[in-house]
Amino acid sequence: MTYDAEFEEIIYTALTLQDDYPMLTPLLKDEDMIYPSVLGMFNDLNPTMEAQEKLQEALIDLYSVLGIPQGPPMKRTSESNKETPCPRMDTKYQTNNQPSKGHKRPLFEEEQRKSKKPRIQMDDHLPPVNFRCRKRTVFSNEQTLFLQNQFNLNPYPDFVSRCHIAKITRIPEPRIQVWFQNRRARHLLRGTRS
Amino acid sequence: MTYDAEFEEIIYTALTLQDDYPMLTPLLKDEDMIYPSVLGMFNDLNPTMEAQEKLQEALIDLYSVLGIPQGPPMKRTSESNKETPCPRMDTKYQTNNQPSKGHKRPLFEEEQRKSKKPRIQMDDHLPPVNFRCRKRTVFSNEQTLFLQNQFNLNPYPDFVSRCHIAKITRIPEPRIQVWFQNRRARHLLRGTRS
DNA sequence: TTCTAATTTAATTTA
DNA sequence: TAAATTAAATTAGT
Repeated sequence: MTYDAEFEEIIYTALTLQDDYPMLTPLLKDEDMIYPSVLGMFNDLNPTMEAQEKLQEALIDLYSVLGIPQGPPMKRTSESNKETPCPRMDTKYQTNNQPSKGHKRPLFEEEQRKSKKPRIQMDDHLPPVNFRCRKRTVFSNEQTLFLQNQFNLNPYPDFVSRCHIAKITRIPEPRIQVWFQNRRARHLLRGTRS
Repeated sequence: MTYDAEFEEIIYTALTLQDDYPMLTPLLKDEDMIYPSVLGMFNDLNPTMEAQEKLQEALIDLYSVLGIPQGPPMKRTSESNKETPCPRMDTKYQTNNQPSKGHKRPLFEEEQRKSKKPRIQMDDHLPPVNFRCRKRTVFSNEQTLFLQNQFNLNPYPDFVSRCHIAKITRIPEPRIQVWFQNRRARHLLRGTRS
């Protein structure tokens, strides 16, 4: 694979990452932070110096071409991370009777309601309803079929491979990764039953 | 909780699995196969603090020991909850001209018992032949009332709690879990509409 | 028809 | 990364 192909994937992946990780957007807006933040995902590529320069140029061009609306160049701080639209709910909705060890439920902070109706007591056990972190994406049959074929070829695609799949299917790379995780879990168990 | 009580629950829970995994029945009927394998897991059990956690692990191990003949140890997953394999038909078997969006239910073939027809090559490329599907269980009013009360106390019972409920209601634990899932979904759904 | 048990799957969390 | 579990969406039985 040539570096040009890798650049394309890097660019596409950077774009897809914005959708899933809004906190990355300020990084991508900041020219000084584009390169390290993106290249950090490619540590194992060991690109040459020339490749690194071309990568940086490509990303800066991407930045200008996209015309990302200007804003205060936010630095990566813990403050800015709190602006993520999907903060997890703390443990106040965990049931007190059964402090379930291990897996926490995905609970999201209560959305500001205009309804003044007081909530029923029992509702405190359940997370608020009309706010979801990320809409459940539904893949088309075409996308699923392609993912399935790729899974048959390699159930453990690395980052570059996932970027390749992401580019073809137009699915964000993080969704690709999750899909393969779930597909592996399904495959390992379904294989036991014959 | 004493050892005997824990062991009793383990056995009971295993017995409830008979309904969901008929192939387990001969194993569970053989007490000589249950007791040594389970008792060995409790050699180092501290019944006070870590009792529940280890009980949970022991239950999972019990499923592994008694569970599925051949294949890797059967862990408790959402896959293992399923009564009988009712996998989705693969997309390659969807009608080509009408790629349906959303979930397509598979067309279930007639149950064939003791069929001598050789099984088609696996990997769920072809719809399986030998299964029943959607055996809907009906809960009694007593059972539903108890489940409802438990839901009010804790909408998210963990595995041990579900085993308790299963023991009391005489409902297999996987059905308990599904009931709570659906109950939570109903609860959240109605919260949005009011 | 409504209600609900069952199924599937993307997403999340923990280790 | 596996494993478990969740919500969401759907299918289907009574």
